[in-house]
Amino acid sequence: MVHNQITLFRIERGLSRKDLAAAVGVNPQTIGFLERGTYNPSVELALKLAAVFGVPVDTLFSLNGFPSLATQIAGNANRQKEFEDD
Amino acid sequence: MVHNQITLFRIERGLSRKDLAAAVGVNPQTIGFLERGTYNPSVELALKLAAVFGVPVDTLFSLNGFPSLATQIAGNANRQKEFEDD
DNA sequence: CCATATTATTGTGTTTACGCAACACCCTGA
DNA sequence: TCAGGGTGTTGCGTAAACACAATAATATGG
Repeated sequence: MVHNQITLFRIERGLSRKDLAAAVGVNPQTIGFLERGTYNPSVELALKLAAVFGVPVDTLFSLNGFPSLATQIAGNANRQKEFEDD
Repeated sequence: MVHNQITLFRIERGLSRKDLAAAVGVNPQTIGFLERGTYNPSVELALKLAAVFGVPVDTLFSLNGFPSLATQIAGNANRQKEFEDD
């Protein structure tokens, strides 16, 4: 089972599923299935989605699921803090 | 068309196709097809392969192909140099 | 209230990812 | 010289990724 964060990134950019579908060249329903976790896209589609959002594939897709947004944001803040503390 | 660097990483680790196939849970022929570029794997398989090699998916798969090894290695050396020059 | 956009769902169809089996070709090592 | 491992290829089967169309539900803005 593959987890993804497509909905989060899409909403943040203010894109509809139709918009995102057009941006990567698939049908809007395909984005719908994807966001609901109903399936496991091709790596080509994953690469295109990652390119649209300007992030690595691993930021969008994961085998083990993603921590909560709070954890992710706070985690990055901590890493940034550690970096500043250097 | 999706390009990949699976053969390079596999050879470097001294793995046969059978070994790699066993590590990610697919048939050896699937690895063969993949390396020959005959197809476009699922993002799940891509994530598993990336996990085996300990690299991001984007290091293994690309929409636009990869530069030559020399370019990649030299490029990283340059970036490292820039980093040291900071 | 009505019009429009977004989304969920369902159904049908094609293509392709992947499993499995078989065979042929090269190497290398006993 | 022969056996065995790695590889390329082909063919058949199944499941799933996607396309496309239609409908309904919700929400939002006029």
